[in-house]
Amino acid sequence: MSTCPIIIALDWDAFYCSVEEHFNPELKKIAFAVQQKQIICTCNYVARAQGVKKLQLLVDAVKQFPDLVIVNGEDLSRYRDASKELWYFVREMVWGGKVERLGFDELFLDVTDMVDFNMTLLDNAHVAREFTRHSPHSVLSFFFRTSQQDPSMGFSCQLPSVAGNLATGSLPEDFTGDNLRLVLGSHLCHYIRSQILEIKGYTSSGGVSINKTLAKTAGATHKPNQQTVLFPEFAQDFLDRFDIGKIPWIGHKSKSIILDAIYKGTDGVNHDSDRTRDATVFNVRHVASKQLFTSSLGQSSGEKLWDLLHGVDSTTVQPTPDIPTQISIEDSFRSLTSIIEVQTVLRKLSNSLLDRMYIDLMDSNGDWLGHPQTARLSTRPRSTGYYGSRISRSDSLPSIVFSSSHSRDYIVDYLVDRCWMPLFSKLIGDTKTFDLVLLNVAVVNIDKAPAKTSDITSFFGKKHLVDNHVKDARREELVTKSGKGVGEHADLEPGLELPWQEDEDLIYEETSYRESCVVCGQRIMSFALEAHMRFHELVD
DNA sequence: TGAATTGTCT
DNA sequence: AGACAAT
Repeated sequence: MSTCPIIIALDWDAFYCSVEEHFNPELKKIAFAVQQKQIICTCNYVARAQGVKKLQLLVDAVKQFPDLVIVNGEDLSRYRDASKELWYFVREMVWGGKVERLGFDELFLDVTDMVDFNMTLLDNAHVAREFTRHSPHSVLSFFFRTSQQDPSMGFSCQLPSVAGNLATGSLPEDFTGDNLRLVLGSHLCHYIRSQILEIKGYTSSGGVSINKTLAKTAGATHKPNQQTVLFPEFAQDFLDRFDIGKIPWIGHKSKSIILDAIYKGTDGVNHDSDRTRDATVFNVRHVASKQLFTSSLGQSSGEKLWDLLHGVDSTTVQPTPDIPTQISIEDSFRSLTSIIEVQTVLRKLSNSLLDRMYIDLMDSNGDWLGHPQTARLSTRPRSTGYYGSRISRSDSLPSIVFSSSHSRDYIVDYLVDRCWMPLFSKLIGDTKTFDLVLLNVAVVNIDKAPAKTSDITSFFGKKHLVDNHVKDARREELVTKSGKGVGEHADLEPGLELPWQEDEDLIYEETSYRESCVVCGQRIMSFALEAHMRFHELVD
């Protein structure tokens, strides 16, 4: 009996545009594009039908398409919220919550358990082995169960018919074993996509196969609002037609290294022009070797990419955790040369970063779900190095960001002066002269806060830590006054609550910093109110 | 070309 | 820790 995974890859169609259409349905009928700085990063399918391309310069696009409507998409919060909402929705449908998010618009679902549970139902009906292409009339109406507990939950489908498109257009000879499991997977994929459309109003494209790469590659072949199944026996044929750069995880860098390794002679000189380099998977597989891959890309990457070209991908679906592993905010500009400008930008970025931390790392009670340990500052110098090159420096994150007893402005000033600016000095070095096009601030190494418990015994068990907590908070202020460097303070103990504290300041804050939510009446820390209201908008 | 996140490699 | 590569 086979145990290979059944993987579904989902991809929201023209995601940023779909979100914009969700909030402004008028847009559905017209050609429009989403702008970020001087480019349009994506456009809806109406616009694509007219020839508008993704990642076009804005000026070029409006010159060529004067009627194209432009929507600004530099604020990602609505896209982030929608992405999260769709992810949560899908996760509810997948047993074990085995859903991995890739960027804002892609999901990988491991539906192996769901498929195999339904396979046992099929076996019990003594029909599984009856399905062959040569007995097309033995069609079975099957109820696919989507819940182990409730037998009435699920959907009907016809077996062994396949839902959606066939990669390569090929239908297997027999529908037993893994092929039948994929057929079930195709119906599940169709069901999930229809639920997303019905309940959430978003169209998606899906791919179904036996690993993440094959599922994703298959799903990319029929868009929008379609799905594609790839049976393993056709995987190599399917992949062979692609340019290697179209295979997921092979970007332009890896592609260039591979082609260089193939087409450069022993003298190290490239004898072929770019145009004559055959970059199809088929050609590369036959001209190169695993040896050539590992020697040019390194042992690990070489092996991995070589396997990919042969449809082999053993990476598993890693369920995306509820709290992010990092939060970063950035802004870009033509040129940034003075310290005062840098400080202004950093103040703005710090405010946005704190907003994000309250939204993503705090629950509706104002309790922290996770504690970042590290602050990282990144920049991109202008016209030095190659495109996209960034440099960064990091240091421990001042725990004052978790404090509810300081004003927002105080925390921001503290961050800029004692965290970002020292890191900035570290970044630019001794030269003291700089010209930047980008600043990025991030909090990383986010530790999950221990689950909150009302158990009184845990209070006594942790009281000694609480004392340190308070001491550290005081030391924080001393450090501020004495002008000692950052990184010397001890971090706060994560996740500890102080509802019992007798400290007068803290009692004062407890009562003065909470406001009643107009929706649910809960007492919310004032600075968490914004996040709390977003929560209501999302859930209600 | 954009804003942001994640993972790998050294 | 930081650069680099991927989406």
